[in-house]
Amino acid sequence: MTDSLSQAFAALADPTRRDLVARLTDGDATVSQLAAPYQVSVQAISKHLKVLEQAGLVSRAAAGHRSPVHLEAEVFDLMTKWIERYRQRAEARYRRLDAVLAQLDDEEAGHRPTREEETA
Amino acid sequence: MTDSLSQAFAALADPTRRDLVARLTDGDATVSQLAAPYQVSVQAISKHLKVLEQAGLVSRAAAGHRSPVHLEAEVFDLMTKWIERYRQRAEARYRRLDAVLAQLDDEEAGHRPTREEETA
DNA sequence: GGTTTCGTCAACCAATCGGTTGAGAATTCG
DNA sequence: CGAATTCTCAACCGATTGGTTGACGAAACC
Repeated sequence: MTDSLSQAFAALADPTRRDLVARLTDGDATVSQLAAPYQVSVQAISKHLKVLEQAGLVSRAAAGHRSPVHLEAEVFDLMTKWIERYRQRAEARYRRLDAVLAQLDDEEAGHRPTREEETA
Repeated sequence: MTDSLSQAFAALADPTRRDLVARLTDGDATVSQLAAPYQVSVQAISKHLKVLEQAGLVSRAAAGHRSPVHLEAEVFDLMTKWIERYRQRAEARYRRLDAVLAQLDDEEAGHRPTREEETA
């Protein structure tokens, strides 16, 4: 499970981490700021941020203390592309299926073997 | 982790399951057909399909034997929308930041306090 | 009808996950 | 400098995950 896409999807599979991402769209924030609203310990949030960081969804300005957590857009694009790619392939298949069914209708109805336009 | 989005992301966090989804864009298939290319047992693939099904990414025509597994597009849309929503919010923030920086430049340069148009 | 093939359920196992507490390093503040 | 705050590392715990093997019910085929 070391590949980038698996890490990204796994990172967003947790509601707390998705909420962190959502809040980071309002602007960068420190760990303690991010941890404040939740009931869990700061260490737990620190762990969540580590997961997000390792997935490339988030970055830190400096390594040190109190340096704000920053949202990174690139990996989101990667996920969107994966999803859209296969969603579109699925839709394309349905369109082909529709075309085939329409053709069958045509042939059954009028027995017209000469179809000129086929938008494959 | 019962919410729909968590289940969907978790389902796609596994490379084998993503591969199953990818192959299903070529058309419906039975469990044994899907299981054939992998080294793992048929039971393992059956488990993977159960995960995908529970996440709503996949459906079965009939409950019974040999009924083909079918790709479901709806939940993909859900994921895309979530990702795109926050990606766009992040981008909007950068645009606002750019605007603020531009405004600061303006004010420093020309000291024009009357701004009429603010596309909040 | 009998056999074979297909798919799932059950029990088990090692590894990972999300959480805890405790300790410690480093930065900021008085 | 000394003290308080911020953040992370380490060890531990219960639950979940991805895999296995074995058994079994239900279609499909002869």
